[in-house]
Amino acid sequence: MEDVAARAGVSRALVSIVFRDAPGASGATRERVRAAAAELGFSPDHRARLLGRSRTGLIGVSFGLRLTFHADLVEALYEVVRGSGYEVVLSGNGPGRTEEAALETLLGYRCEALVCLGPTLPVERLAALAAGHPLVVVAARGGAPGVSSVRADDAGGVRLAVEHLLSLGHRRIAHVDGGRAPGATDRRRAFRSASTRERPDGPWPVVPGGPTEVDGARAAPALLALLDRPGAPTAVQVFNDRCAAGLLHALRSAGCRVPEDLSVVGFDDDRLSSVPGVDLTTVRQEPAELASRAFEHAVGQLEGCPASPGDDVVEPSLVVRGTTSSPRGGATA
Amino acid sequence: MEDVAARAGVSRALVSIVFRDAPGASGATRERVRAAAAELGFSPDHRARLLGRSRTGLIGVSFGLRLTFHADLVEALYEVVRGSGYEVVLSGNGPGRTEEAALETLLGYRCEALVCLGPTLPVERLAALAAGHPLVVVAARGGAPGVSSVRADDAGGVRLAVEHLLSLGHRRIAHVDGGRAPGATDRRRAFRSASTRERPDGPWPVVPGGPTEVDGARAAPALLALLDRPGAPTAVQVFNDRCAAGLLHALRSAGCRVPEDLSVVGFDDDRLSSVPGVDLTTVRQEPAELASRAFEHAVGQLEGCPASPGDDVVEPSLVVRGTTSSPRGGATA
DNA sequence: TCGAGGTACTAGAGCGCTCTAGTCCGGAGT
DNA sequence: ACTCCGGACTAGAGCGCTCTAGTACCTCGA
Repeated sequence: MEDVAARAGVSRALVSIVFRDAPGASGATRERVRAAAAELGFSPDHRARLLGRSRTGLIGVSFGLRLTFHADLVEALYEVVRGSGYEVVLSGNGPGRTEEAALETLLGYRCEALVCLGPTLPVERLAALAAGHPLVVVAARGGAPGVSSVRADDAGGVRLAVEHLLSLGHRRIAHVDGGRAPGATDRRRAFRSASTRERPDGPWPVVPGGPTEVDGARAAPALLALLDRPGAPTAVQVFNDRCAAGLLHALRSAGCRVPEDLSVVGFDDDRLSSVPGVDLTTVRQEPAELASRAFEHAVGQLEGCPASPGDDVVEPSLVVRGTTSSPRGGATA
Repeated sequence: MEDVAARAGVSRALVSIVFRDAPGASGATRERVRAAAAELGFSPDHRARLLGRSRTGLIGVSFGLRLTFHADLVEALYEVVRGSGYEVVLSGNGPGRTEEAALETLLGYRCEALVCLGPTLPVERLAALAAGHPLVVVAARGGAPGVSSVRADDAGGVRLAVEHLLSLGHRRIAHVDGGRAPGATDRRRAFRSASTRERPDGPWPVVPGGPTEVDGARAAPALLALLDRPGAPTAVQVFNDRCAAGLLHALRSAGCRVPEDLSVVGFDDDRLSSVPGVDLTTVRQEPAELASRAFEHAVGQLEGCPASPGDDVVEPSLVVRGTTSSPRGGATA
């Protein structure tokens, strides 16, 4: 920087002004400084820049490396944040790197706000973090005081799926749940309440599942066993798309035709679900919408807006594809 | 830091020593400083720490947000780098954020070395980057002078797959290629040369594909058309697992049984391929191996080792699962 | 003619660390 | 007794920026 200043025949401060696009320099000088910088291959040091500034403008994002939906959210966050004066810092977690380690890194960077995608941290930890910084939880319930969260309306989404199946003529529906994954409880509960609403004489079955393809595949035998009995379900609503994809594979391998024998509805509208051949009917939660709300929450809290942190619920929408149809005397036979 | 020093009754320098785990402090003092820091909720500022130090120890990693295999590599990199004194900085790219933007960020952080996963940048750009920093390209050819690269042996992998199919008794094999994706050319070429070796009288067919599930699904009609003719292939080797998964779905939807009518082999051993129901036979490239070699290259160049940058080729291995079997008079009928 | 006010620019003090060059002190060697 | 050495600790100068408080100069209205 010193060198650039010397070459352009100005002071260091002027160089700083030019590179910050701050007012206080004439057009000609700007030109001269930029030229000198280009010749010397100078680009400002990001760390030093942040150090000197009182604020860092950094938004730390912790995400699950293995979760495709998180990747979508991260991408959306990059786009939302661009040009806002803030900046995204990524820290991934997964087996091999704990969420705690990921957050540690983010904190070390002096991020001003933290965005946690689908955190599995205990509520107390979240509350402790939120005490120091604005904390936005995405795609999961905040749960802790002072933590704001942005998530899809899980119950509403399940209701949407069930209504779709009912309107197709299905009267017996099963649910493959998400185990202890974020959102699983809400979805299971919504399914159960739909069950008592539509079928007051007896509950619809819930099969244990989980958030991944493997969980879905593992749930297949239990589900297939249900189909052999009279009064068997003709449709299934699955916790999420990845689980549904695993289930779908396993069902088809077992000779069960979808949607002829069984209609399947997922949740998330994962990128994979629109692939021809998968073509899964599902409930879509919009990553761009979740990302922009999360960013608004973070900035809102940062910029002294007293907007109460709290749960922000986004309405999902139904995407009808090829895995649902009206029941046609399928596997109950 | 000032406050911590005061509270512990020592100088700032001592606090620094303690937090760097540097020699020059007694056990008792260390204890006292740590306690004071804990009480004050102090944790060192990462940026300032790097600033003061002459080196940053930062390894910038640019990866594709949508690529599950990249996620695996990133995870492996985190593990390899941990405890080495270096640190990973992530920057994702995808539609909506160019690779150039991702690298820009990394450069701003003053990363000492750059690791680019499957870059699609022009060779000249890579060369220019490599002029300033050690640059390691992973899962693609380096191509430019001064750029080192770590990748699986694409040709060897294809050979492995073809030999497996031959040993099962297949004599006519097709290939769905990867279009312009990194590695696609090498794999296609290896397939063609296997073709001329085994079938000097006429080449095996190559169907255009691509790196994603959608590409695989799109390739299905062309492949199915081949199966109707006499002398049709009884097996197919697909560019990568995601493409194979899309293809698999589409084939099965069209009533083609795998592996009875057609054996399918992928490439990568994507996480999804081991899912029950997909259960894809494939060629595995070990992410941990690629990651650790990439790290070694980076550190090697960084620490003044004159080890010539160049292509480092890792041998892949065959993973036999459920999508291959011996041909049983399948779709040729 | 004088200053008021604005623009272009500079000096220099931080930001929160690390690191070099010390100082201080207690014990071993002679 | 003296020096000498090494471990524990400190002072203070950076690192590469930003930012506040200025200086110099120019223009304009009274």
